[in-house]
Amino acid sequence: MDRYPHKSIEAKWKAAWEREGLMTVDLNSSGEKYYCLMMYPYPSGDLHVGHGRNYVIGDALARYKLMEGCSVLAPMGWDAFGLPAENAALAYNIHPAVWTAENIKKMKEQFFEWGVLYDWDREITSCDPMYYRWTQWIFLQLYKSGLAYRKAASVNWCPSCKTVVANEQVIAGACERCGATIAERFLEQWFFKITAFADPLLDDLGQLEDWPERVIAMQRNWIDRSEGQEILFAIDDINKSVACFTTRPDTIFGATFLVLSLDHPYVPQLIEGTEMESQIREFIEREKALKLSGRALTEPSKEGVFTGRYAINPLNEAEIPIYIAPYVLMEYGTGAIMGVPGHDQRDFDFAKTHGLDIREVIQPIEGKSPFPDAAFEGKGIMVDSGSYSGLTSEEGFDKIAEYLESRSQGKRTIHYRLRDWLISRQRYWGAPIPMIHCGNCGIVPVPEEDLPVLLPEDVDFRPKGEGKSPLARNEDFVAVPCPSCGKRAMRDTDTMDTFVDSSWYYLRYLSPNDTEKPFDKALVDTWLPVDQYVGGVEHAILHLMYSRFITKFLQSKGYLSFSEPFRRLFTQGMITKDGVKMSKSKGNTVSPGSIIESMGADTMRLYILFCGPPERDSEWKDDSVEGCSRFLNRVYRLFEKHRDVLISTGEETIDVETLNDNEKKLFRKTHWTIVRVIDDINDNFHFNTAISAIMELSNEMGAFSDKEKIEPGLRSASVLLFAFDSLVRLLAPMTPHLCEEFWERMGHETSVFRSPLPAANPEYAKGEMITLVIQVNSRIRAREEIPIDLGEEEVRKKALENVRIRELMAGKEPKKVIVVQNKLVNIVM
RNA sequence: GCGAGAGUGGCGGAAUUGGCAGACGCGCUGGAUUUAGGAUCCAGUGAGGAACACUCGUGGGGGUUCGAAUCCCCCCUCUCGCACCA
Repeated sequence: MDRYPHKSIEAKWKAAWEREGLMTVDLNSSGEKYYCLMMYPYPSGDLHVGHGRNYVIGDALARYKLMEGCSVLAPMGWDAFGLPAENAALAYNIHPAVWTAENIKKMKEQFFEWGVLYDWDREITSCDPMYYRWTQWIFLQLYKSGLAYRKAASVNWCPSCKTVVANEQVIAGACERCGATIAERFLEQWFFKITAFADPLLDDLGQLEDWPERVIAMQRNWIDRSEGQEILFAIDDINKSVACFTTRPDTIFGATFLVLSLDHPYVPQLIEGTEMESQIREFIEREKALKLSGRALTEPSKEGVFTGRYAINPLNEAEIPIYIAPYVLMEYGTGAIMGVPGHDQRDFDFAKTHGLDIREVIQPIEGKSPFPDAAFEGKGIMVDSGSYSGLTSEEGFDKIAEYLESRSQGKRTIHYRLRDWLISRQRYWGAPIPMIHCGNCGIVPVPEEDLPVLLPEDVDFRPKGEGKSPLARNEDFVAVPCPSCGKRAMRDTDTMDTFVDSSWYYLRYLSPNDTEKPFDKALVDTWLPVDQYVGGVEHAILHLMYSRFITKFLQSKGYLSFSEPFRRLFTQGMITKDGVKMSKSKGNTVSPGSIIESMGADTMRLYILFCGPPERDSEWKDDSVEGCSRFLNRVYRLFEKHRDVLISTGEETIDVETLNDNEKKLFRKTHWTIVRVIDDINDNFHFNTAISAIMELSNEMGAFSDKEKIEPGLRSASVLLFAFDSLVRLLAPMTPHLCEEFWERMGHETSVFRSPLPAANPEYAKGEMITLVIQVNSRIRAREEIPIDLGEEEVRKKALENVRIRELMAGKEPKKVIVVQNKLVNIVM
């Protein structure tokens, strides 16, 4: 048997949808609004089937929502700035803008091939001045609010990409993008003060009920709020006090030493003139070098050096030695800690290494303390703590805070792991930072009316690695009159992290061509938050945190009326091949082209949706793709066989009472399938089980077709038509071309996507007989067909009367009989 | 180490208010049709077993229950994220 003519069918409908503008939304329509957003991709060129999953899920969802009657907004755009364009440009001697444009063209063609539809009237491209003009505008708003600031900071420098990267882009000491070991550099950089929103970013996670638990957990861990106290320890020798942050002030009587980080500002003064000065300096230099090499990031070390100085514990006036050690980080808290070896394992290890005093000042309320073999890190009862002994950790926390605050020796504070977002990049292919450095006036923002600051096209963008952007070598770009005093000044030559571009793009889709403002408040307030956001979990922290931050910022300035951009988030799993992620470098990619050529885009889509639950990783199997193709061909043959009766008149009604057994069976199966499919899709997009339900229906139809005589005018024809009509509509979001073709051949003049989903009567879905399972002592001993919803007494009677069961009971009385309606009877002997 | 998720046939995976384990698909076995088929159709397919009897079976070990893939406790393995965060 030949395969159905997928090529002609698919070409026909792709063209028809484009002509009709199926996904073109009317923003003012009255229907229920549904903003269905895919994470916009980096235009890297060819997409393999692994990439396809995201778009196929999104497209099936958008089409499904259309059929639900929603006004669906499904836009697409391009995250088009970024390093790969520069790398490709260097490799192939082609301008990044040209390379990017070519890739965008290729990818649009691929979407078209897959039958993945978007409202292309709303297309946006982040490297388009029309777009990045407003990215720069957002920068200026942040600057005006004091939330974009410049700081000389120790930053993460990627020696391979020759740029600074954000903390979030450093994975275990390596560059997220290229894997090179990150080095530390001290440079002037622009930061966004995301920490100003730390609490709302944390607290509002609670509102995001439809986000995957793990994404919420990752964000929570990333922000990591710690409540504690900053306690001042006096250092008499230098007449200063050093602040130590701790979450456990209740352990302060166990503080037997104090540790400063290598970069702590007091270090030079502390060691100056001491006999160990040169030794200590050497130690610090050595440890810093180790840190740069990345070693310290993988091997926790308890190295440290005694300064010869002492600090005073403000609670018990004890003199405790001051150490300098790399395990205390300057970037967190105050860069100094009180060492409590009895109750912090790291301090314990440090004390053991250096022979320091270890004291027990907290005992567990229940259970046994690991002390003195290890630190007891739990809370409990304070002991050996002067007048505080006997208090719980919680009581001690408050009492000590009150005492210290009354003497100005400490205060309650909150610290976060979250750091400010470093957004400067010393790269060419990004949105220029709209700031000007004037010798007279200092740093001056570019006036809003002068935006965009255009990225010059003619630039030698080969990175030289001197820590400056390629733009710095372009005299025409750099030289600019100061907007404030008019004197000769210099443009900032860094560009923005591409995550700035993507932190607001979902707002721009509503008015992509607006030249007056970045987005239209009325429209975004109507259409946002995004109803469903779909993308990869790799953006769980970076993109999603930044977008939430920018949304909260814009809301705080009155530009938006909502505080969270994405109501629901769905993160699809990867498609793996041979157990690993598909990637060009591993050579295990599957190209959609040949599948579409031989079996059609519908088959590819069907398999992508069928291969497993969409939130989990799924393995690609070529053989199983074949199975999906077979299924579609079976449906097609069934249609061909009965096409004379599969014409909708719009008048069909079916009276269940008049149906014969086969007809009833198919009729009920159809209702059951409708319920199943709609439930499965609504339940976290479980297209895989929805499709298997549709396959069951198709099997049932095949059996029906073999058993019953089906001719025009017969009841059997109406039942089959009802089944087929339902199947076509349920399957349409997944295999749109073929279903659209069926729909037309069934006599419809408008698109199947303009017609509603089939409606089920749950009563009919139930069936009238069930198989009762009869157990004796929890083992299945018999089955019996009985009418559904039979009363408990009757069910019990049926079970006990069963021949096989009576045999097994051998005339004895059961101890107990458990009846579960419509399921089973368990006879306990 | 901390956090999240997962572990079910030869394979992808179904089944979760506790109630027929293995839906659906792949693969495999047998058959039909066919010049032929890697097309199509039918039947079978967790293991043991002659069996439609029966026994065993959802990573391992305990427990709760008439009944556990599902709930509780302990352990093992894998994936992902974070990782000297005071």
